[in-house]
Formats: sequence, structure tokens, C-alpha cells
Amino acid sequence: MRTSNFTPDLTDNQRKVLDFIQRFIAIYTVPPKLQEVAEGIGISSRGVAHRYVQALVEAGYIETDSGKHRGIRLLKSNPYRPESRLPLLGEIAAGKPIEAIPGQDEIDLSEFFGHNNFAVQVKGDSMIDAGILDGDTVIIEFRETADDGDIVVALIDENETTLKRFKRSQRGKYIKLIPENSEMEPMVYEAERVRIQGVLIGQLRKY
Amino acid sequence: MRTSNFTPDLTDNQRKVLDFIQRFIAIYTVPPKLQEVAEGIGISSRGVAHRYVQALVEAGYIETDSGKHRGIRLLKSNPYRPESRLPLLGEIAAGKPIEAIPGQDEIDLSEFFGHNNFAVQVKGDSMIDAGILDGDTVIIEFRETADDGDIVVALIDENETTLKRFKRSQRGKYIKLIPENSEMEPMVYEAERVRIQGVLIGQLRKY
DNA sequence: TTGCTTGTTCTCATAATGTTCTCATTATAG
DNA sequence: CTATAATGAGAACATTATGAGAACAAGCAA
Repeated sequence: MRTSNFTPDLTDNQRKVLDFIQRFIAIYTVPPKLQEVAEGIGISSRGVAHRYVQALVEAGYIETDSGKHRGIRLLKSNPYRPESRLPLLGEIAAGKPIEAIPGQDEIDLSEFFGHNNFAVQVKGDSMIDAGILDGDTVIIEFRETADDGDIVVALIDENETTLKRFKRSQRGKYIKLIPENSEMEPMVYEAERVRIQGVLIGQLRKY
Repeated sequence: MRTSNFTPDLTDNQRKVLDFIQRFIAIYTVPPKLQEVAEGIGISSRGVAHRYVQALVEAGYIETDSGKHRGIRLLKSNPYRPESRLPLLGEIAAGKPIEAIPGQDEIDLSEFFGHNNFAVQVKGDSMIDAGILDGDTVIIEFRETADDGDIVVALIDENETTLKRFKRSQRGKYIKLIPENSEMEPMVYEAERVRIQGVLIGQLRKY
């Protein structure tokens, strides 16, 4: 519970409130309202929460937009920034223990969270040979164009949506949508019938 | 890019509306009308929906083609989405356009970033039937015990590390490490020779 | 065109939130 | 012990945010 900030000018509870506000913002991206602050530190009075918040204002840790809902602003940077990186420990199944390779590298998932991205849950086995199983979640970048070989979310006849590998015919008149499953056949459509909704940029699965 | 030092320029419901509009466009490819916005956030008044939409216009998030039906255009996406969550659009590949999953409209990846987790890059095809391909990244929770059926990172003879499905023999004297690849055979070791380093909790792939 | 739908502008109410108090209780220093 | 600071509850009030719906204008389709 010890943090790097040593703040002797705050009481324990004021410290607790500041801590809560920082964590709240990290999680929800918006500051808490007084009711939430109160609950966050285990009391029931908005008035008391307000008193703590004012103390933090006077101590110079935060500002408030007086009257506005969720009007708290942090003045110093938030130590609880959400993490989107993980230590990457090296390749597995090689001859050495994992521990022998200290975390010198990390993997950054922030590109998964871009503004035009969304996640879709996959139903069915049509992409099983590409390692995309029924129930997996795929991450799609919202785009209207794709390159040959991309895996795309395609809308057919403004009606049916599928995840397939994309290929254009030589003159661009037809579009071939190729399942990655040896038991299924590629489908060919006139280009006008197919609209790209997005391109696969990632895939993930929770166990 | 989102920092912590700001007061939200949108109220809770205004954010909800922005979120709804983005999701609506992703699903139906056209912007919603006010009636749909109203229903989308659980109110019945077109007038109120209009007020929210106007607030978003003034905040610079959207534009409207004044008077036109479905005249909303997105300008910038909302910065209020935490970097560990993605909008989740529902299941793909069924016969219909993507539908939202009721009750669950985003996926949260924050559990991937726990302190005891690390990422490992997979080498080889031994888990290919489980949809884990060569080059994939798996997310491991650092643990020393596992249950039967878990996929684990196991260290054999303090020397060799592999990713396999874990199974204990009835008396616990032996441990079977099962590859998910029909061309490979399970391996059996005396329990002392195998040490669990972690358990698979997630898997991801970048394209 | 006609008739219906949709967007826009209002007013009126109500709920939710921030703010300021008073009063009581607990912890702590001296 | 007493004095003081810190804490908690909650009432009362002001302001902000929200919701319903009427009335009218503008778009849209048959």
C-alpha cells in the first residue's frame, strides 16, 4: 500500500481519497462524483467526501470545476495509468528455461485499442485452419478497403456478414472470399455485392 | 494519448449517446435517427435525444446534416474508452448483420495485464489443434500448480520448457504432457522431473 | 401533390449532484 | 485529564443534468 509519493501534508484519509480518485480515473477515464468517492473510501456522506476533496484542492493536488458533475481534475500525472504492455519472456519450447531469459522485451497491445477498432466474437469453424476457433474474439479495424490476402469482415448483399480471406479478381469485377477450412469452398461474388466492413488486425482468446 | 488531467467535456449520458452512435454505425453502417438514439439509451423522448446530439456537436465529436434524416456524421471518436476495453459487436458469420450481444457490449482485457502475468512467444506446432500457432503470443499466469486439462508452461529436468496440456496420473506419480497435434505423442515424466512455471490464461496474435 | 416520418424547438417537471451546514464521535497531543 | 484535530452522518439548499411531451417545420416516399 506504500506508494512512491510521500505526502506528509495529507492525512491518511485524504491520501486515501487522492489514491481512489487516481485509480478511478485510470479505470473509468472520468473522475468520480462525490457519491462514488464516499463509497470508494467506505463512508456514506457526500458532504464528508466533499470536505476531503476540498482539502486536496487546498493542498494543491487537484482542481475542481465548481458545481459541475464529475468536476475533479488531477494536477499531477496519474500514477495508475492503465497498462497495455506485458513482459515478453522469449520463445518457448526452445532448449532453455524461461527464467533464463529475463524480461528484456515487452509486448505492447496498445495498437489493439485504436479508435477505429472493435472486437467481434467468432461463430463457426470457417477460419479454423488460420487458428481462429469458434468462440474466439477477433479485433477488427473499421475500414472499407482491403488488400488481397487480408482477412476481412465482409457484408454480402447488405445482409450477411462473414469473416473470410479476401481476394479480388484480376479485373476487380469479382471478389473471392476464402474460408480457411479444408472442408469449405471459396465463394465468388460480383464486387458490388460485397462491402468490406473491416480488416482483421488481431485475434485473442481467453482461457 | 489520453491523460488524466482533464475535466470531462461530456456528461455521463452524452458519453453514452456517443458510444451508442459509434456502435450503431459499426453495426448497421448508417447513423441512427433520433428515435433510435432515444431507445438506445433507454428514454422515450426524441427531443431529449436531440438535445444530447446537439451537445455532442458543440463538443466537436459529431456533425449533423441539419434536418436530414439520419444526418449524423462522426468526426472524432470518443477518448473515454479505457485502453483495456474494446467495443464488442457480437457474433459474426451467422446469416445476419452483426448483432450486439445483449448485456455485454465491450470486452475487457485488463485481466491480461496482471502483475503475475507474462507473455511468451510460441515456437513450433505442438499446440496447433488448440488454435495456437507458431509465432503466436500466449499469456501466462505465473503459478506453480495446475489442474488437469490446463495448458501449462512446464519446465522439464530444469532444462527444457514447453507448452502442453497438463494431466496428472492417478497417484500423482507421473505427469503427462499432451501436445494438441494429431501427429505428436503425449509424453510422460516422473512428477519430480516436471515443474510448472505458469498456466495459459490467454492467447493473442497480431496480423 | 399528399400523408407520414423525422428533426427541431420549446416549456414544464423531476432527479441527481455539488455545496454548506450543524452536530456528534473518535483519535491524538500535551 | 483537557484541548484540538480529524472524522462521519446527514439535513438543507443551489445548481446541473435529465426526461416527457407538445407543437411546428422540414424531409421523404408513395
